[in-house]
Amino acid sequence: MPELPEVEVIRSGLAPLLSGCEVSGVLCFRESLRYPLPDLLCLKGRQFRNVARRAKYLLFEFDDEMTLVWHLGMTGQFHVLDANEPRQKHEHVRIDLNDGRKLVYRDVRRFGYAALIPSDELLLHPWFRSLGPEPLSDDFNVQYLRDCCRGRKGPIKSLLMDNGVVVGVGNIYAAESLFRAGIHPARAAGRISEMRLGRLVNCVRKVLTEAIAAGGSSISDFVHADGKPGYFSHNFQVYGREGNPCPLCAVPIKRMVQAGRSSFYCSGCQH
DNA sequence: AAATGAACCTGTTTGC
DNA sequence: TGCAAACAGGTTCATT
Repeated sequence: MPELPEVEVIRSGLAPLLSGCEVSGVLCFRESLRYPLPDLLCLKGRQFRNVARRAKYLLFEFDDEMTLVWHLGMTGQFHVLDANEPRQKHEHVRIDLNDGRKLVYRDVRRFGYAALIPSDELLLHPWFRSLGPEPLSDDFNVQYLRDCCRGRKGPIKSLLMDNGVVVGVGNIYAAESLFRAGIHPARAAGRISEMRLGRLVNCVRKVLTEAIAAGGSSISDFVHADGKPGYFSHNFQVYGREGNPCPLCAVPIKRMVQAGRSSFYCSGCQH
């Protein structure tokens, strides 16, 4: 489900709902999701200080300098509800707050995963150690991307989705960014001019920023912490639009499979 | 080294 | 109508 914009939208929704709240109890309805769940019972009595984000990870920061790291996989959702709301289908974890609400985690496919890590060790953790820069930071720039692409024969789309290169760009936003930049998803990364890579950097930034502003993309099951959908999917120009006319040149959008994932592109506009 | 495919799960859509 | 195959926002591991 979630790429960087969706995780960011969830983060910004949760932070004001949780900061300052104390955990009064925890219930796990299964022992593991993608990996075994950490011992969440030790959160009891701790206070949420902030909810941050790195890449597609949500970072729940507690007052005792512990961070609960949570990846949503494909279908993970967090909701803050009244404690007496009935348990939903696929609800796996429930964290009770001392003000009569609860933070609930749902995940149909159970690809999500979590860990409890001392805050100062976060960047040393295997999940974080080898991550590339945030796409909206100054570290993601044309010089950097050019160095990443140098000599690479693989397709640019795979490189864009490689978290070691840049984080947060998934299948949807890779397709949309490449379309805006006019670059074919199968083009060898090492054979793109610096000028076009510069355009790509700007397009990635722009697409992600617009998507955050629109509240993310709801395809089937993405919803905010308050249960509302995002609207960026109305702005998709190629993703999921195989056979429809290109918004720029009216040639039908094509679909191809790269590394097991669908890629959507316009053969008229992208080279 | 770098690229592809399978695996992890469940639900929905598509095609015969 | 029914049933099976294909497909879905992500990541990791094994295999070329």
